[in-house]
Amino acid sequence: MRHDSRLSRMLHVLIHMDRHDGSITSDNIAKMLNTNPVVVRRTMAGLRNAGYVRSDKGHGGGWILARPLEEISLLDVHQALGRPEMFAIGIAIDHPDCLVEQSVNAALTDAFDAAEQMLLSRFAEVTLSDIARDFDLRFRNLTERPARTV
Amino acid sequence: MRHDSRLSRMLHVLIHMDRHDGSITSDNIAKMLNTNPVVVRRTMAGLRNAGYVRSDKGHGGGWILARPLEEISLLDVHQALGRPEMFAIGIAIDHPDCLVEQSVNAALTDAFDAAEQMLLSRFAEVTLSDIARDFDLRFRNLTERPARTV
DNA sequence: AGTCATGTAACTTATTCTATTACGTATCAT
DNA sequence: ATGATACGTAATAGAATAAGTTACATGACT
Repeated sequence: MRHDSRLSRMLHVLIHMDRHDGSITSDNIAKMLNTNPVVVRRTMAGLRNAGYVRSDKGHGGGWILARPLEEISLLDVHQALGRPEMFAIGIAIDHPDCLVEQSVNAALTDAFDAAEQMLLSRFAEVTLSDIARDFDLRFRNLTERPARTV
Repeated sequence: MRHDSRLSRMLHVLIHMDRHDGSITSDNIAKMLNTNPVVVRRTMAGLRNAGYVRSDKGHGGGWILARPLEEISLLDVHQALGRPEMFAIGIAIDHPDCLVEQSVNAALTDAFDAAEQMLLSRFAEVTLSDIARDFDLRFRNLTERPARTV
């Protein structure tokens, strides 16, 4: 199955933006993520619409954080990306009238709904500043052998 | 993202097999699931290897339950299918050396691992006989307006 | 005016689940 | 024995979709 990696990538970008003075262009972000600037704009558009980043055109333009990391949770980013489907396992709906299928799907839906609720509430509890703090920790633990921060 | 519907389909089939005298051919199962007999054999192969069903060749052959529904949990079926990936959201690994990426991925992995654990333990608690019981309930509730059981 | 940067539609590519084809093997009925 | 039935499986094709690319428009700064 193909994974949607936008959440991971956007978190990565947002934290880099926080550690960066001024704005960053889509081109630079694209290089950072090994992807294409158009993909960056497309994905960041959701974050902009939700008010977490701002984009400016022209000289000196690019992307800049519109809110502090403390005020952005994983859930916020997930929702800004359009609440993409979380599960790779789905229910079959070939025979919606079949009571066996209904029972099977009810059991599966119950389980997946509960897991999704758990994930979402966990996402709500973690802010980007939490992740940034974890980064600082890792950074301090590796001062003798610096790692890339791209 | 594309959903893996094998779990849902196999549960559906197993319960029908329990309510069916004798064996069922891959052709019949395929019609039941709106799919192809080769797909059925391929998917059921996992269940056979795990000992939940048996397959017989030749006249009168086909598939038959090898164990009672009480002894098959959702987790058993999931594992028999090869423990397919559960989440449609994944982490980016473009820069494994980047500490920011590491922190982001650690946060996401924590959350997804916890959700997966929860799902698996829930799967372990539900047996196919539980689902069959739910089916019986739905069936009784609809005697005045029979529904398809295909 | 010219350059830089985003906005977005349209199209292509890559990946992967599903479906199909083709052929092999085992079993049963006659 | 022999033909029909049914599974086993490799190889290939199809379909859905996330990601990548091209092309062009719009806005902003110098």
